[in-house]
Amino acid sequence: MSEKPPDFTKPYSTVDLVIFTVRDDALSVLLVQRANAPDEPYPLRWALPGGYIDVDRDFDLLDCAKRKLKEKTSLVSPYLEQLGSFGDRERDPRGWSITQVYFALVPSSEIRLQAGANAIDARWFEIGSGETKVRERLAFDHERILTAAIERLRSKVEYTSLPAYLLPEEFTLSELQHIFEIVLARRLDKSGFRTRVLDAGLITKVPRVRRATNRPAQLYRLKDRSAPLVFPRTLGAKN
Amino acid sequence: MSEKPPDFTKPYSTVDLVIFTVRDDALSVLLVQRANAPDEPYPLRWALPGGYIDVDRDFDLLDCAKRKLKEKTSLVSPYLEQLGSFGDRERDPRGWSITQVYFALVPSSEIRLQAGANAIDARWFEIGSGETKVRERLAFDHERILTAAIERLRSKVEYTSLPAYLLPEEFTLSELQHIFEIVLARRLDKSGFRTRVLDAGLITKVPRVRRATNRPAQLYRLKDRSAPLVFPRTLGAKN
DNA sequence: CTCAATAGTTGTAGTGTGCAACTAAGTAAG
DNA sequence: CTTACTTAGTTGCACACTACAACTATTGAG
Repeated sequence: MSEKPPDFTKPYSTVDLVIFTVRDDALSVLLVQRANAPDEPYPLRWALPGGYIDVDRDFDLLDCAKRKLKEKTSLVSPYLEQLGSFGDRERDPRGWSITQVYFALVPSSEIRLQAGANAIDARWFEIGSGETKVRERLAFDHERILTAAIERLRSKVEYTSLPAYLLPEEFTLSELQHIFEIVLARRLDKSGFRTRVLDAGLITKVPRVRRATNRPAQLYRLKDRSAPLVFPRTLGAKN
Repeated sequence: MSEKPPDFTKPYSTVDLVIFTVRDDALSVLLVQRANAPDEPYPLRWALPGGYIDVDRDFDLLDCAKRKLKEKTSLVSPYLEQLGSFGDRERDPRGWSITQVYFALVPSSEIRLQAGANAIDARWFEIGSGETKVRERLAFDHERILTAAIERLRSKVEYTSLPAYLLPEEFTLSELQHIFEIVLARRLDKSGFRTRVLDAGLITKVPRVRRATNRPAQLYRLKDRSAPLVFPRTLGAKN
């Protein structure tokens, strides 16, 4: 590991979050507006929520990410996974810095936004169905990070049941399929979707139905809300 | 991003490498033995090669990883991808530290090992076909990191042509299949493997054959030695 | 009672895979 | 020169899975 003494110049380390949800049938990401302080870089620009690691409070990186997620959304245990780290000399004008990026999936129904310490506002931004396309110019290298996160989300959705975390705990198969279609930005075949999802054994029936002005729909929930949720093969094509 | 001033206590940041190769039909990983210095943690223990980020020399994380790879193996451009970061309060006795881990695939034929600054020896260790099973107790949390790297490698091999990077630039389909079988620790079907690999269009013929004491074999090479190399679906089962 | 709407199932053609046998092309030995 | 051996590469078939489309089921509204 070491080849220089530990008192060698250290880069700054932050943890940032890409928090996804689906609102009004659109995949959206949470951004915060940076403060207008004189010594803060990128004042008033929109950025991914995040901040410095608190070596006293945070035991590890995931801890730190959880803390920041809770600060922003008051949510405790949705899906949270490491996306990767981005570090170079220029991304922060204050010097060599590294950000550890985590990405989270939250159900839109259960969140109340809170702006953080250095942020003056927090808002959901829709992601253009085709590409990245948050219309704002983001602070730091967050544009690039967001693009990577979207790419990762889309590719994982092909072979996992991740989008279930974007729904409340109980959901119908139609709702699940709808969320998949939103994230993937393409239609899926109904019968294929159902057999695939059910055969994978990731969800189970709950003894309840969702009633509307038509045939009631069976409700399901994730079997294990903390498992990786991989199913074999990929998803099918358009309907 | 920020919520504490930039002069807030920073964690140590290092970059470590998991360098894989295949030697004598066994997947192997490069480890270095730590120096026996009084102020160095884990003296004489085996560890993943790596070290501190040099904020003056390294422009970004990948740069830093490339530099360290070159120092250890004198190789310049094989496969190098980010595995993830591991950071907590206890992994290094000197304090809160984060390591950015990259993993590399190199052809065993083209390497000459070099021990680094803080290492007194560098050696290849075979990975037990089933599990992790490098018999040594590794320094820091490197055991855990290595396990994660092996898992990532195996899972990516199911749907990418990554193992091609473990071979020299030109190879036969039989050699490629053999390398796949070593990494996956299971047999593959010949005809299925061939159609899959060729249909994916990731490799092209070179107008040469490999001659031995039997039927000569067509040589191939990767079409784009820097591309991600994903092919659809997963690999088949045993032969 | 009928209609509209969504839930959920069934049927079929085509494609991909697993498995195994087969052919091809060279070397080496007698 | 011929035969045997070895590895390269192909072919064929049964089976499973998928895409696509049509069908049935169950409710509320009017």
